[in-house]
Amino acid sequence: MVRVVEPLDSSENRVSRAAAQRLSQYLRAADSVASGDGLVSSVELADAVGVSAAQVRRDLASVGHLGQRGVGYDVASLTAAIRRTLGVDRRWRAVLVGVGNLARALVKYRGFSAHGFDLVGLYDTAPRIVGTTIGELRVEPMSQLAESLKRNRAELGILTVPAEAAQATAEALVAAGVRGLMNFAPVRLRVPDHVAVVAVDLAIQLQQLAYLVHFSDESPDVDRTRLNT
Amino acid sequence: MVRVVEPLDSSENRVSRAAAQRLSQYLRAADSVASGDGLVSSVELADAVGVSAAQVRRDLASVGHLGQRGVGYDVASLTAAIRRTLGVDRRWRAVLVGVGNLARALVKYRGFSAHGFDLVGLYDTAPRIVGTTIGELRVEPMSQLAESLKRNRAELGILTVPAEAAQATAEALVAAGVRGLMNFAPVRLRVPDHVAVVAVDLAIQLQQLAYLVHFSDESPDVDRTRLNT
DNA sequence: CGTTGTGAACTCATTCACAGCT
DNA sequence: AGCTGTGAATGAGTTCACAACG
Repeated sequence: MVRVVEPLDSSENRVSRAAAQRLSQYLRAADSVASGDGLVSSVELADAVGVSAAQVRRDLASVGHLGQRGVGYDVASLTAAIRRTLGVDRRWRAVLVGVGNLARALVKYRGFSAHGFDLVGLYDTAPRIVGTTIGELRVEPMSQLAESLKRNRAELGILTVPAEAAQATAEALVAAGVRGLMNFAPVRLRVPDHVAVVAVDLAIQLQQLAYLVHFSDESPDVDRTRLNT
Repeated sequence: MVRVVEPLDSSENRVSRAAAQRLSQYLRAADSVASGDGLVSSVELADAVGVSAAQVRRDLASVGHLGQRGVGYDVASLTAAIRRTLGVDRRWRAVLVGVGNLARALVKYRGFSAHGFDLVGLYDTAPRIVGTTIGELRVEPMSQLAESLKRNRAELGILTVPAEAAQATAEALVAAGVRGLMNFAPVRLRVPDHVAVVAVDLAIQLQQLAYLVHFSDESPDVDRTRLNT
């Protein structure tokens, strides 16, 4: 298991958003699918994730040449390469704004830190909520955001505020230097180009589900069993 | 259950998953964007949602011819048509299995019923949880699922169980007659073709965010500001 | 052999650009 | 004049199929 040279992997490779999602899925699947010898084939990954084997090979080839023809992919180096490509070969610091029910669930979500994300700050405007403690964190007032965010050097923001407050909150976070937002509010955020947004919109997902079911009625051939978004 | 006449809208139109998501977004945008006279143009919708105007026209044309050339789209009939296409021109009944923190947040989520989805049952296996009341619902034991689900005629299932339990739970729901699943557990569910699955996978979304930020560094041209997906 | 990596073909989605209505 | 609907052009993403290689 000679992590060979793999030196200056010059080509930090950009892939499409959809491809990045598939990479995440391969990452998760690789561990559990690995046959005893620490190897996986494109076929195994393919049906763990629900895509074609050709798709898997194409995706993995784009990440770097890490398969052995006739053999398969070494799980350890494969996952390392995917992590590097996705930018999850490090930890990320995030703050969360809007401490409602959803926020409380997120704070307690273990997978969060298990995947390399550390929640380092909670903020809210409501006086009843500010000062309370959730998990290990004390909720701070929004007024402290800028200063506090400087201190804890978070680069990501999680928005669990009501729709009406979302845009303003996003702007505050961006002004405070955040570079990416995960938005749970049902609105489209307008942010500068250098800020990334991932939206998790439950209402839209519900409608999507209704749509799929609605049609699996009328004609039994809509595809099923895929991820999100 | 005679889905009424529905005059001659012969073409119950099937669209791609991505297109369906955009339709949801137009639906949401239409209300707020409507100029006083109850009309919207493709351009207005386009920049409310963040897609091109041509895209909007293409999408809306596929739903039915409901624009007036030279005028725009009538918000009322537009939203009605989109709702019909998405299958959200009716209410849907859903049960939820796995009453943890996330479930509690979902139960209290108002948008749920506001969008036409009624939560009609909660189930869990843990004796400490069974029998407690959340919102207006009493948590029932999994053992009752089949019978209880028959009674309350739910057609959708929401999975907020731990990853290990997800597949088995999905199977129980499917066996009990559910036709669509919203899966919050970080695993791919294997279900029969006639059952639709929408996955909401936070870990993958987080990695997506990391990826986008990671690269907005290295080259400032990755697209941002889109939904999910 | 078995399995990857990849040109070439193909399919699906998006944009262009303009004819067609109002 | 303004804005939609849509053929045609383009582009992105996926699958085919096979050469390359351990």
